[in-house]
Amino acid sequence: MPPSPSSERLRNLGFLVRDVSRLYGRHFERHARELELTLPQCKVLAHLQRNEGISQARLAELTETDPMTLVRTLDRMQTDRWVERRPDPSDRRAHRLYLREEAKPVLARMWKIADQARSEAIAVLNEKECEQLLELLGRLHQNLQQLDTRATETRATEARRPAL
Amino acid sequence: MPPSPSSERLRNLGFLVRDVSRLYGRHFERHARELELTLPQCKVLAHLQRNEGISQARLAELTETDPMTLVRTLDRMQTDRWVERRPDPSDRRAHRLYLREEAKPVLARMWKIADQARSEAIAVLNEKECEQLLELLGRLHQNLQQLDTRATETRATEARRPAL
DNA sequence: CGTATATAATAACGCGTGTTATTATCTCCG
DNA sequence: CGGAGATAATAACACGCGTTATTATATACG
Repeated sequence: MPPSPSSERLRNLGFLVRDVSRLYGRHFERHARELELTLPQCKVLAHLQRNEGISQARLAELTETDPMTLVRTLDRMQTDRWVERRPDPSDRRAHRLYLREEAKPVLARMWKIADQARSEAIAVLNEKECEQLLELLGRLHQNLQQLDTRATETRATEARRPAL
Repeated sequence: MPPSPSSERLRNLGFLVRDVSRLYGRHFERHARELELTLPQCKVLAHLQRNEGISQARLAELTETDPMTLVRTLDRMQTDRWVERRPDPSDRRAHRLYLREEAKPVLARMWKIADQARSEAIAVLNEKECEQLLELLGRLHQNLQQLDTRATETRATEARRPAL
């Protein structure tokens, strides 16, 4: 049943991606310990830096985060005084998100740490290989995103027609 | 400060790997919903299939899981009657892990689902590109593993010399 | 022998993630 | 206008993951 010789290695792909992600996160958080920020929190700050005033829903899109996950992340970041929720004057359901002044000086250090951590991680790859890796992961990402969207929309459509 | 043109894209690497991992997991679990198994649980079953009777510590090594994480995963898998913990006759601290009979027929389906999910995910890559991706991720993984081990050992050494 | 150190498993806590359900509000259309 | 359906945010619950600390046992060494 296991066909070509590469098939057996291929079977590790899912686990491999997951492990790399986990180890990369650990590695980054070792460097970032002093910041008192997790990786998803950094992602939020990075996007907020260039998009202050957006809604949670929009930030969820930008960061590709589940809106519910984002609520909790923001809860903690608000408690830790990184960000602020202000009421949206034009939509009483929504909040607008802002960086607090305390967060701004940290952003530069954050990027520095991220650059440092990444360069250690990819030290085993040359420039061309990095480029390839980014390209391949990017294609995979785009495809998975599409599969996800498709599945989500299918389920939403079905939910709208419960009689079927 | 941002130097070469590829540098800006490079900065996404950490996020990109994480997103691919998350989306891959979602995709797999959509297919595996009928199995009532999560991806880490599948990993446990896959390793146990070829290594029945091992200890939790050994399984943690094989699956590259934090031992504490594994405890909880096994707790649930034991409740769900996938696996069994039996006392190790030669070491009263340890347990030996076994698949329950109920789990065995599921393994074949599990692999089938995994193959299906993966082939959908990598449909956008040709065979050579898959090979490259595996190779590059493998190198990255090995390096991150080494960085992790080194950091962990350093901390352990420091802990042993509290006076310093 | 007996003490120090290491190891196997677990407890307790915080965070990220996904799911389903709820509430308030908005929007669009008849 | 007014009701149907979409949307913004949140609540509650389960799982995975990492960290520190604890307990019981094993091992190694003086």
